[in-house]
Amino acid sequence: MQTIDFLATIPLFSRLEEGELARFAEVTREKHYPKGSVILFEDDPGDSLYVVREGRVKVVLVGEDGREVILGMLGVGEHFGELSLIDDQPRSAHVIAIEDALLLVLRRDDFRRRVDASPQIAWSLLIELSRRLRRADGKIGGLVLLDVPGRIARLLLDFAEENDGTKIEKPLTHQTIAQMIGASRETVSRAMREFQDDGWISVERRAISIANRAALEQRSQARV
Amino acid sequence: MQTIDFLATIPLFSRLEEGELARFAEVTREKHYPKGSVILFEDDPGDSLYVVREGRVKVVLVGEDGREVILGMLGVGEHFGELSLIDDQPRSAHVIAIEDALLLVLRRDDFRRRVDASPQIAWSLLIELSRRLRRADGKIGGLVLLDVPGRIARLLLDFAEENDGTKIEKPLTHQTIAQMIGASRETVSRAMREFQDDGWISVERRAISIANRAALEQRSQARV
DNA sequence: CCGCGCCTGTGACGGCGCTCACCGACGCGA
DNA sequence: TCGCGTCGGTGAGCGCCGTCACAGGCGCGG
Repeated sequence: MQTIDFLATIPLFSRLEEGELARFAEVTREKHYPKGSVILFEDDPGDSLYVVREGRVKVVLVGEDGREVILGMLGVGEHFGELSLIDDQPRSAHVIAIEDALLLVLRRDDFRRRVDASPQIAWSLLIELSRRLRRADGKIGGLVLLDVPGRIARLLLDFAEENDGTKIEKPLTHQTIAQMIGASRETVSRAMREFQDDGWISVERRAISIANRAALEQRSQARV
Repeated sequence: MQTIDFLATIPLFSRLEEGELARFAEVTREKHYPKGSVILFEDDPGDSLYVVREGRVKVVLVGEDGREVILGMLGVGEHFGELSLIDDQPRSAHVIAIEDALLLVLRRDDFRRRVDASPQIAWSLLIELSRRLRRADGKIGGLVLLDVPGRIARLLLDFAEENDGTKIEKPLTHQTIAQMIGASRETVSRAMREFQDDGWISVERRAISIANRAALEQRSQARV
């Protein structure tokens, strides 16, 4: 697939007309990152926007002791790194490839020129940042108000939402879930077993099905 | 002070030229909210942006059991409610007046027209949302990686930053701190006493001074 | 000037969830 | 085919912190 056709599938760029799109495609470079490599470091000055063309990456904070908090997982078509382009502040987190990844790289000057030239892009960006802000605030609420099973229930419902609402088909280990909701692997393991024993979810190889959505929703809102 | 002069002091609008500013001022209405009143409800459809002209408000999530999580406290010159104007989604949280408040209200259509007409505003908005997103992500990291004293240390340093870096002069009760960092009032009380006994901070009536910034910084990063 | 509400301080107790330790299963590359 | 790394499962112990209970101080309004 040509770069230009790929860009056209991404919400951030999809509203652009042919000409605009072509100009974007021109100033774009491709870069390959093997699984496990660090794409950008927290606190680095940043001057690029990245779009995932192949593979998946994770956005993580790392504590003094090496513990990781996963702020987000991004797949094909999603992008990261805009913040530093917008406000000139250093990177706010690490981004690491969790599979071999091919990324489109866009430099600050090119990006800004394009945004100034096209209000459509500014709106798309505003909408995207709004979405992330809502998610982040929701996550904060979950961390404070819910116990671990509640947070897991919410996470599962969130992911199921991306498909038909009953099935999750991502590679999703207990370890990963734990790092996304701020819990230990063992606690996640025990809670997931509970959910299965209660018939709320069923787990096959590489996929999770929601069997009792109502129960999970209940659990994701209750005060412990 | 005239509305137009007031708007000129706010980052979101300050870059505008005289004419633009005047047009904004024209489509603005003032509204008064007594202490304790709810300005907007979570899940409501929203069609207004608010700017605090007098008083202070808090942005809160409320759990099933009534427990409150404070996402933010906004003072004079700060604004809220943009998200719903940008992405047409319902309000993501409640906003409540914690003092008698006078707010400037701007309706969606007027707001959008002004943004489309002036790329400067779009950039200001992007920068503001970026700032909030960074703060939110930082908060998530803190909730997961730090114990309660660590979260308090970070909060105090954050607030001190807004002044000269050594003094906090807001009305800030233990109860409020607790709701901002996801802890109980009692635990905050005990931790604050520790900080004082160790000579890291000193508390006078309505003000907190940072006496040992290095120690607090250490505490706000350590893994328990 | 008294009473009531809000704030802070402190002890006791219990539970959620983290840590540590160890097992078996699965999948992939040599 | 045989490791070896990653993953899931489970038990034991314990510590942070939430909850409950209560007490004293401060400020404000009647």
